[in-house]
Amino acid sequence: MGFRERRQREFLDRERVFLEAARELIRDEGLLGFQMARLAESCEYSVGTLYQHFGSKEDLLVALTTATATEHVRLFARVGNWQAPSRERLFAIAVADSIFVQRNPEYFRIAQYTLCEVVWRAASPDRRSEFMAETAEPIRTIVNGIIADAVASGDLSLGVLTQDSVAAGFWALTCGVHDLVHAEGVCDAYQTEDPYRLLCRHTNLMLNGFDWKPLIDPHDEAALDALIHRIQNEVFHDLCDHT
Amino acid sequence: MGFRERRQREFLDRERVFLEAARELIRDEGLLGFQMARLAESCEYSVGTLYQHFGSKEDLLVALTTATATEHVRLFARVGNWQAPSRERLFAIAVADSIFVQRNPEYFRIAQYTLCEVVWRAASPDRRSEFMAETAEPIRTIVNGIIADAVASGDLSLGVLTQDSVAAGFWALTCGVHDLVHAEGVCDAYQTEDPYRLLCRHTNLMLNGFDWKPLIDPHDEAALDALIHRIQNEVFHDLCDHT
DNA sequence: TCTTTTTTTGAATGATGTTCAAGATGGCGC
DNA sequence: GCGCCATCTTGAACATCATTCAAAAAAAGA
Repeated sequence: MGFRERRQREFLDRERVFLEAARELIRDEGLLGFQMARLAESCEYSVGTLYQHFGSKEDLLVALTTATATEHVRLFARVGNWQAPSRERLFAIAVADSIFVQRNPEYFRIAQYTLCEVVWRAASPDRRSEFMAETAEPIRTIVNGIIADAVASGDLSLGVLTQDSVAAGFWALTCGVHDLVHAEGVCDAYQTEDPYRLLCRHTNLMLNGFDWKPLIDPHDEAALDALIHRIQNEVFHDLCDHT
Repeated sequence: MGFRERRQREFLDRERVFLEAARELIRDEGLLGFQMARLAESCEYSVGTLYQHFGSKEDLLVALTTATATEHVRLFARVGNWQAPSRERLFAIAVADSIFVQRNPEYFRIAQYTLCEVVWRAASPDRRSEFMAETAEPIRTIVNGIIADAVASGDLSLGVLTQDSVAAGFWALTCGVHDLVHAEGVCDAYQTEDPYRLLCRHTNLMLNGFDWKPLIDPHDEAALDALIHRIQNEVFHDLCDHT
């Protein structure tokens, strides 16, 4: 008799309900005013039930970050499966990132907070491992795969670098751009152009820096646009406006 | 009679005492357990007096971040005044960053938290403006100055880019590396080598990507070491071990 | 239908950030 | 010196939430 399994399923469903409601509450009222009691009330459950799922508020935030990041990973996975020259595929990672951010404008705000020592340390080890297993590891696998292909096909020569350190460079650039976007007021001066176009542009420049073939002309805006559009059409067809 | 000024001076002194004590408390017991009452007690003042200086805990954290960042800016200012080819000077910014981090290992942990929406928004507008005026603006001025020199001397051609967008690229890379370092556990895989060496290496690669003359061979480790050492000796002589 | 187990509940608890009325201090005129 | 006034300091009281847990409700099993 599967009543135990049904229970389990219902429990997981309710967890998803809580997370979805949390996302909405945070979107509408900000992370600053987010309260556990309010979340429980909005779902018509008691706080006790909420705490059945999440050991603490920090735990919930890590879980929410993980859940959202899953979509992020799915976009990256498309790029991982895309048949194209290695350089275009790594570039497509930056495009995937831009698309993800446009669809989840709140994500990095929450993630930035969640990944701070203060919150991260206060979450349970289980939630933290879950985050790493479902997010950091898959992304690393995908990106390293592209780098490995590039090396195998002769597009890239690692020299003294490792796959991970090349990946870390692109990862850092991407994170930094997200910081830039969300460091509200701190860096308005840098926000003269669309920051995610800046990410694409700089990813391309960095690819040139790695001498990743085929090299491109960094000043050719039309080519950059064309490449971005092509990737949007070929890989993220269903997620982008048909412009 | 300057008794009013003396008061003012004493008030500012006490503020510095609070900030220094806060830094120590956070270093010793972590940001997680940092409490206003404890800070007041450790300075032998009442909480009320502490609140005379800082409107809220968040306010204090922003002030602490600003105070520490001042040293950061001073290191950058040395680079700004250093007489050297433009490319070496921009590279030296990355070196300055590494040195700063080694001397202030806690800084980015605190800054990452402080610059999150949740904390940043809760701080007073005055403290926020102070941060920008004493940190973001000076850094921007220094870096843009180097970029302007590079353009003037023909080492760099901006093309479609602006000074700010070039600066943003290096800024993002740097921030991203700090994230990488502090995303404890999240990205252990990337931490196979000293992350600040990685920052230097990738800054160099990005300089190549910008076609910033003179180009260097990215695989020449000895040259990279030599350059880092030279900058340490010429610019940060007093802050580095004489190795 | 009754008993046992599991789940849910929400008032009570506890930890902290913040306030503010009362008290202490110190300059200043006499 | 002395008392008056403005200013500063104090810390107990307050407010806000996160979290707990004993009791109630619901569900499963006999």
